[in-house]
Amino acid sequence: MPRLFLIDGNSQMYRAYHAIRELSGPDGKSTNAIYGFVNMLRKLITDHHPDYLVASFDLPGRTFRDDLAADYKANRAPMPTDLAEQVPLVHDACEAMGVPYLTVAGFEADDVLGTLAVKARAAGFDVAIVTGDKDFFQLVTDGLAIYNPKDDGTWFDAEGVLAKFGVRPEQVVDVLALMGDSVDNIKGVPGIGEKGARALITSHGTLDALLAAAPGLTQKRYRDALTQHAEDARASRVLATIRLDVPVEFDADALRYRGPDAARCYALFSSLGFRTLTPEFAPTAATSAQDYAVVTTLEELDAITDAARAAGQLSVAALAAVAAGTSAVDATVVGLSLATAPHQARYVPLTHSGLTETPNLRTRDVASRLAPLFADPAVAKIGHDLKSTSVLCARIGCPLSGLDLDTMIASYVVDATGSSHGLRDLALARTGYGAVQVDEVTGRGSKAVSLDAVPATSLLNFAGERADLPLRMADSLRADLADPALSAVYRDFELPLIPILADIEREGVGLDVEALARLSSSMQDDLDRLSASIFGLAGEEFNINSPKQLGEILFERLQLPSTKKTGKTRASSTAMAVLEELAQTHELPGLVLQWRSVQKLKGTYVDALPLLVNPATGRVHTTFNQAVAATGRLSSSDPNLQNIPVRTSTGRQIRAAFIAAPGHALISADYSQIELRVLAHLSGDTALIEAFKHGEDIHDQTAARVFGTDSGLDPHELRRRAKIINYALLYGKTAFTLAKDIGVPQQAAQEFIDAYFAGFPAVRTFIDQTLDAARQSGVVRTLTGRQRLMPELTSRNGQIRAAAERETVNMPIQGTAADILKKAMIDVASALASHNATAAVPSRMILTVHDELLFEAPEGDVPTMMTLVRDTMEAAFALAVPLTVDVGSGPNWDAAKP
DNA sequence: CGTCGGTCGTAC
DNA sequence: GACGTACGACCGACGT
Repeated sequence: MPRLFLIDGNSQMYRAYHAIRELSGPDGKSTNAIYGFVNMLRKLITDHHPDYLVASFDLPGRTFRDDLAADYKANRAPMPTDLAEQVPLVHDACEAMGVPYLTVAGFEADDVLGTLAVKARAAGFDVAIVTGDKDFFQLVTDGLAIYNPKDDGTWFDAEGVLAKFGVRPEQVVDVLALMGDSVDNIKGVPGIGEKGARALITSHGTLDALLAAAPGLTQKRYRDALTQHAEDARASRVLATIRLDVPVEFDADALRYRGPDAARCYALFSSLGFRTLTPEFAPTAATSAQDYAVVTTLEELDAITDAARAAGQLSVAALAAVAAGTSAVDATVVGLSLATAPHQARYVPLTHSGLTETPNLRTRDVASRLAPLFADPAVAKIGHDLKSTSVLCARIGCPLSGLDLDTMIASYVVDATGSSHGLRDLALARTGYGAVQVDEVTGRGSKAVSLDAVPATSLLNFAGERADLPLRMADSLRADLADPALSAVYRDFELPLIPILADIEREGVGLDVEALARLSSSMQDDLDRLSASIFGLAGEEFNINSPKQLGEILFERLQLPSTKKTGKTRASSTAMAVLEELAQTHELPGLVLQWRSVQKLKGTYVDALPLLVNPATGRVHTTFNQAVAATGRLSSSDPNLQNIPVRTSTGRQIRAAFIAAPGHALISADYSQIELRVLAHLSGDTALIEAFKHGEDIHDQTAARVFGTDSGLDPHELRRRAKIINYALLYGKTAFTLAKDIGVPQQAAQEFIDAYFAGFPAVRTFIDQTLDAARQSGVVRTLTGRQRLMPELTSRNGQIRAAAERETVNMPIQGTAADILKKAMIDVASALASHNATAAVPSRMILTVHDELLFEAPEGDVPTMMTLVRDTMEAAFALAVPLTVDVGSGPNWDAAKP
């Protein structure tokens, strides 16, 4: 039997509106009801594959019920404005999704659906009414069920109605007539609520029978109410009864579900900013015309070279793959994708495995044909993530020069906080094209294969897009980069940094694997000893690494006091601060802290780092991400070399495992207090500037201004506190957390903060002006003009707004420091190139850690290099205060720390 | 068995 | 509720 789904549009729209948090589209208008409604439709369609489908909505204005009762729905609050605005778009979404909708003047959606339900049943349809409204229970009968899509969906047949509502479907209106509905202002009978109504109808069968029996009822309360309000009950029943005679045609063919109108869905959802829904309906390789082909002869490469020279541009993407049984560190180049104009691309297969209809070209032959083109700075190189392309191209002996447009980096400069700078997301946002995802080519999860196992023809669309899409997006991104400040950030900082970072990644850093192995085994001994003691004290073995299990031991078995709950799950926190507190009263928490610390360092660094040593080079090659941090900082991963421990002695042993090559030394150069110097410059605070100009200790200066010069306290303790206060300011720390950190009452912490601002008044002004300007413009900038969008400064949620304010104050400071370091890297790289031109053995930059650069130099060149690095870094940027660089050298990273 | 949110802890 | 920017290990709930 064909099944018809009748959707109660109004109840579902209201439900979506209330169930989905505040959402807004690009124009700032609310979209939550539309989003929730569309998702309901999609789920309904995927879960139940309806043959026929229609939605009905109420129309504004009077209905027959208003004529029956003057005060019908008088208590109902008017539809919220931001929901009312969404109604026409919900209708649009229905049509776009292929769901017809109906409205009939003078009737509510309930009546339209009731009438259609009856007609459809008569025509031999199985009918489901999609609603969360109990009033519809009255319609349930054989072949007509209610479906509530909430959660995983619930079906109600006659039995379900009885179970849920307590009476049979045909008794539902009678119950409603007695109990009334305060929202719709249906009176019902005073004194009879849901329970009473259900009991009375159950015992008397129908409302008419009940009213007839009313004078003889034993309970005075019900007898009086029913005899006095019989007419109200009958009138309420009419109001509660869903009409089945609405003048509406049942045209089955018009209601047949034919699937969504992809183009219309795409247009609508992208205009509403539905980022997860848009891709499903975007045009793809399958639906749009493009000229992609696999290159099968070397001669075809020459044609591409000619086209690139003629066009003055070449978009390049290198596909990398991890062959089976090897690790990520020795990925190979599977093929190259090349494009010289939008909508066309050529794919050069290099190392596909197995037999395919398109044979590989020899990497060496391809490299020698392409190398002059790749190296030619006159041919503008375009691509998405040109750093990884550069690394891979260099690996096959075909280095890239003339980098021009990196769409990933351009997108980051335009909006660093943008959700994703991945090629697929960016192409979708910029061109509306839905690119192939890598797992559509390789498969997902455990069944995934390496790219080299996929025949070239099967990944042609994927590969072609990697080179084609950057060209298709070029105009749009260049237009956004036309802003002079942004174009300067892109041109003067980010673009020149790409080859420098590529070189650092390729160079890698030496690791003393044997030293780490020894360290690992001694740490394992420590862990064994600690866990034995912990289990002894606990009286049982458990997983110390599990906050849940540890919580049970601490707070249930040992009955220690739980002082703090975790954010989301409201579990008892076992965080470091809590355990430190508990360590005062019990031995176990302190041992857990030691265990955690050893376990952390061992698991994250000592055991993990050796696995990332590249067998081909014997060194670790991190990946720098140039398009992640909202402030303009770089980040590092696989491994993250920017959070190698430094504080503890074990931490320093780990650092000592980063070693110089034979005959070389490491040189570490770090900016002294760069963020505080940036703050001094940005705020123009005279006291801060003078202190830095005279080379005074900034924390001592702060201590003098905050605590006075005659507090009588230990100067070391004062300096420690002042240092915390200085950094607290950069992060927008509150008195609450400052008090915890320096171990004073909150009141005292607040006084320190006040004293700080009294001592450095321009800092207060700087913070206020930064916030004001950002609230005005929605954007906060670093000294170089790098920007971060700050839409949440106007959030109605106080917590979100406060967080945005802290981010706003921090961004220019952290971001300017990041800009300075980037500039320093560019300047040092160029000084290094000159130095290396006359050096027998080159020196290299091998790492960057926010305020530090690490170099590897031949031992004989160390003094020269130290001077070169310090001078270049100190001169990289002119602020109102001097930039000071501390330089040290040694056989390993720990020893090189100044 | 894989994914993902939550929690914790390292760096600057 | 309470400190900005990252990455990643581990657990455990949840879905396939």
